[in-house]
Amino acid sequence: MQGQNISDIIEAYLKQILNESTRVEIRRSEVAELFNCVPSQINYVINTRFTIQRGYLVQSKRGGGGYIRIEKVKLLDDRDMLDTLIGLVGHQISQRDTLAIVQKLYEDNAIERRDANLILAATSHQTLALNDRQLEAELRARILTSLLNHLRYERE
Amino acid sequence: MQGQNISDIIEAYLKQILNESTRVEIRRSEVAELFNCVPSQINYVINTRFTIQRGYLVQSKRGGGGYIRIEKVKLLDDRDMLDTLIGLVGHQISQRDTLAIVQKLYEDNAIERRDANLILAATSHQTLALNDRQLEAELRARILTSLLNHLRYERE
DNA sequence: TTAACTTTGACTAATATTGACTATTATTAT
DNA sequence: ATAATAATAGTCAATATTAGTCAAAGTTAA
Repeated sequence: MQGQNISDIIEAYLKQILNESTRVEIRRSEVAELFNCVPSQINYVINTRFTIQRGYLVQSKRGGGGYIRIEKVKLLDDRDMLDTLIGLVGHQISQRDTLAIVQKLYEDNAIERRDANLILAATSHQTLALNDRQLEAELRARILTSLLNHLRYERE
Repeated sequence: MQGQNISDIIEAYLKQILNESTRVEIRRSEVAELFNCVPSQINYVINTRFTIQRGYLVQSKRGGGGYIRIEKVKLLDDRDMLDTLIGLVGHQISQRDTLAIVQKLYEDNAIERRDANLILAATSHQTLALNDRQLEAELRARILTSLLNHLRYERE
């Protein structure tokens, strides 16, 4: 809220635009120049202030005509539960525990049967097929966390 | 979506024509002149935006009266659509091609928006977060293949 | 004083643009 | 017919134009 540092100022600038339209599209270097900072500071602001937990979706493209686009999305009611579950997942998780979490989501009507099956298919031992047990559990955790994060908000 | 670079503009131009007829036939040099770019840029646009993964067939002929013809095809009409796609995936696939395939599935009503987003989340570079580029592409292929196979019996 | 947060910049990655050179097909001249 | 020439499109690598990552250094607040 305060305008004490550049990151806060840039954050306020972007949010002010987002007050009027649901999305803002910028050229990173232009905004950096506008606020007299290095381009990577824009990434810092986005990574710390425009996260999915706060209801922002960010997309970007490099190369000529590149951009960074920030979109405000509507968060769903289940997000506290999702936070809890993401905490449970941690940085690694077994297939067995994954099944438990997915079943819980299904029972709570957070996802449909179809989604549940997709998630289980994507995270199964057979699919991941890594030799390294540890790596597999970590990867499963990342995939599951990412999927849970996507359940947070509603698409138009 | 973007109108920032020439490639996007040319893409939009061609797709607008394809909205009205199922195929478009151009003379490369004419389109290049129309958009004030070098002829090989047309090839770049076609190679990056009108791939088979996205549901486009491209044919061309050189010499006098030469042309480039782009045709929009429906994968759903293909009896073995899933097999075709799985073949395209192969044993490794980039995030870019994954996006193309998933978008095509969505366009052709093979999957819903929600499923599309889940699949993309599960296979993104950020989610997989492996150091090994090769391993990442292989893993992405396995996950995508697994999901595609899932559509097979999830379907009816 | 220390832990968290911010700022910076060197290096990396992705995407787009350009043009020289090559390949193919059609047309014309012999 | 055949060879030369013209009229196309294709390939590829160099360069340009963006954004991303990461860790070191600086700043602030508890």
